Amino acid sequence: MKDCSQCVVRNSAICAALMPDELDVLSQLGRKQRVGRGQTVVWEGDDAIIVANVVSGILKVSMNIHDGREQIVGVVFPSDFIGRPFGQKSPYSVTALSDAELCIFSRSNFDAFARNHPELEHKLLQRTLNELDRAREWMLLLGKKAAHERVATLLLEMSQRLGENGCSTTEAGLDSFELPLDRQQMGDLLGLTIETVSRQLSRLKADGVISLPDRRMVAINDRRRLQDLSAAA
Amino acid sequence: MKDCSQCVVRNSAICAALMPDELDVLSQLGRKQRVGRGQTVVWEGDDAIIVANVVSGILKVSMNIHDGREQIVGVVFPSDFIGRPFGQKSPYSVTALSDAELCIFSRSNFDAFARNHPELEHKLLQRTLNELDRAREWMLLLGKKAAHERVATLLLEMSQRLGENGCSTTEAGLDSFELPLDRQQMGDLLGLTIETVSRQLSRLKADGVISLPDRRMVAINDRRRLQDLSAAA
DNA sequence: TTCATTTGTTGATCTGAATCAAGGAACGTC
DNA sequence: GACGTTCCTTGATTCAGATCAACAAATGAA
Repeated sequence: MKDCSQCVVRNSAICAALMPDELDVLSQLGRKQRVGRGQTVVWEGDDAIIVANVVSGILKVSMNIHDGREQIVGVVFPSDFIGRPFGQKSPYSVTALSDAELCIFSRSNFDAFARNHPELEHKLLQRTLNELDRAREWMLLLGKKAAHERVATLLLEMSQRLGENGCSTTEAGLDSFELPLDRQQMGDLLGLTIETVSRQLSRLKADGVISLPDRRMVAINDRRRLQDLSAAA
Repeated sequence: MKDCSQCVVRNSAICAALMPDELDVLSQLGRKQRVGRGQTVVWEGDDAIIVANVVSGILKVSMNIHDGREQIVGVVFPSDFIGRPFGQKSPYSVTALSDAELCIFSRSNFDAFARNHPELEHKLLQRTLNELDRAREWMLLLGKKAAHERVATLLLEMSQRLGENGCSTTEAGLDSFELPLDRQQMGDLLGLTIETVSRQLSRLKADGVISLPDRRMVAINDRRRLQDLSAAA
């Protein structure tokens, strides 16, 4: 891999912790890879062979029960880190929700490099702490929120996270965006069925809180109302 | 605080990363504190003022919705770390489930010390990654498992974690132990009501899978069956 | 364009867990 | 040891969301 200095996530991924010369060393260990929508890059239960930075695209982190039930336990955006460093097995799968570009490292190489670069580990720690906060917030949703609250929360979360890297954005998030998930995936993330997700979206639309220009697009018409409905903590 | 070398969690808490002289420095920053059952040491939404190692006792990490709904998002055992380092606000509360002993630091002191001790940060990173794995496993439970599967999973998890530090233990976990949670707390952890938890426990007892000598004690009679019922990943 | 396939919506029915209700067992206090 | 309180269990009923079913709309291939 050459020329990380041109990388679009150079300053937002954990690489931001590194000086140019250190970055050169790391870049020798990694390679850019394109993955197509639907492609799985990490399998649950497999040896944790690789880790990666997301350069572009959106991916899901998911866990399965043997009988086919699936729970999405994380959604990963550009500049986020994926994989399970410092662990033998990956407890989850990672699958592309859109075409994506990754900056991939072998886990053993990355682990060794990270252990020698405390600033990098510090960035990784901060990222992991944030991810843990988000996971716990989602546990509250899955354990205690009603269907309409879950859907409202998801829309706000997507609005916010999709807006984070974007250029011209309000503090709160995008008012119009394309969902990176289909209805089934929304259900798998929210602990609901596809039908329930669809009904709740229809209801929000009927109430004028949102518009649904097409299958994937969402426009938030009344953010305040959506926030009330989300039963935020 | 004096003499960490005698501390019962010296070798299992993150302190294990430190050399004796470094530990002396850290110990100057901290203090031992006893907290009684039911006492809250960190409040959701408050400034994240303190962090701590758990020396003894068991605590819950919880999040609330304004209307009173509560979700327990973590259970913390001796040698575990509590608090939100490198963050302004604590997104959750921490409350003692039993009388407990903590080794408390001001967050700012701890943050500064940690940033200068990469080995300590590395331990903290590993711990946080493990906690994230556990949180995601629980998301699978909350999003997809039926009531009887949730209760079975909880019993196995408690059996295992209570056995971890204990002296003479089988690989799998303790076959008999005292629950650190009452029925309400089990419900708040499992995303179920107190009545449903009680019914599922009664059913497991009636089926001979477990025994319930008293309110808090559990004996696992048929671990294999309990594992099947837990719908493990 | 047409046709087949996938994806999403809506309605009817069912069901697992919540809620409502009552009573029983353990616990702490005096 | 009696008393009030808290915690737990069990039963009856309700309800939110799952499941079953049909169809509509978008997508894509020939």
